[in-house]
Amino acid sequence: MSEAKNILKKNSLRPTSQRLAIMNYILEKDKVHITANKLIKHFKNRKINISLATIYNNLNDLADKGILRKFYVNNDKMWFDSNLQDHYHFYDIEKDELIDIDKNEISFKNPLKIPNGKIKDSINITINLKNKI
Amino acid sequence: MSEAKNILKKNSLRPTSQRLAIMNYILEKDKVHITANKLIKHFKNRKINISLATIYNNLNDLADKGILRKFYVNNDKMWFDSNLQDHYHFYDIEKDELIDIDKNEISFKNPLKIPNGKIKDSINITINLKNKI
DNA sequence: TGATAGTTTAGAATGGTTCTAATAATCTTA
DNA sequence: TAAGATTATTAGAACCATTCTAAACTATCA
Repeated sequence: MSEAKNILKKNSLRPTSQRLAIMNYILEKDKVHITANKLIKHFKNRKINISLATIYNNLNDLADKGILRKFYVNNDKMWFDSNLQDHYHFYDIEKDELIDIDKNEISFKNPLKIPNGKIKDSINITINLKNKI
Repeated sequence: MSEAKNILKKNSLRPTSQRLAIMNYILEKDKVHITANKLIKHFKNRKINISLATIYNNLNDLADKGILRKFYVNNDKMWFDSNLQDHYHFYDIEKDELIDIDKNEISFKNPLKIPNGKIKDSINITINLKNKI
């Protein structure tokens, strides 16, 4: 059984052709930083037709299952990342691309004073990059 | 001349009644973390009618002039902040509220490796908070 | 005071994402 | 392996925050 199929099975997701296409896309790349729109364009270029709703459904399902990580950049778009380690991002404004920043590149003073009665849910760090003039 | 009017004049913004209302709202508070929606509700409660477009126009104008700082939180909404110092935010998910994090609470390893040909544009750090169970 | 430039407004448009509900594919059980 | 049950896909509508449009209004200043 293919790796893609295997992963889907393990996560009780039926291995439909659409899901396999998406899983294979993720598996054949080292790092995936993708938006729904970029992904549907990628498939269209290869004459693979998957509806936008299905792209969203599946990326969200994969995020729910912990196969992808979902986050937002500057209110602009929803991104999905195959890097599951804690890490942050550079966002290249011109290219509309993300670049990973390893977690240990940025250190927090300890302890960060969390307001009373609250706990950390998630941390978003985006460093926006523009071109050197 | 009122402080509000003064600031508007200095920034070549005409002191319309709408702008004065918004400026006074900002000036009478110590810290302002506001969205367009929250602000229009605030005015509606006080029977002050300002259209949503005007709220947006003016908050954006004030941000352009450097009187407010504009940023986004988790793709959700556009926020405006009267704190102009470099700083970051806790976002209280339940309350839909922001809390400032002083810049020096978070330190970056030096030098952060910026990709070639690029320079930092802006840094967004949001730490999402949920309730302790 | 009248010409000009700047401002406000309602409502339409935009764009990314989710919803709806009909159809199709997959799975399970016998 | 057929039938019924469950899950997935889809087109298009709906949603919602924000921006745009263009007409009416207001402030400014010669």
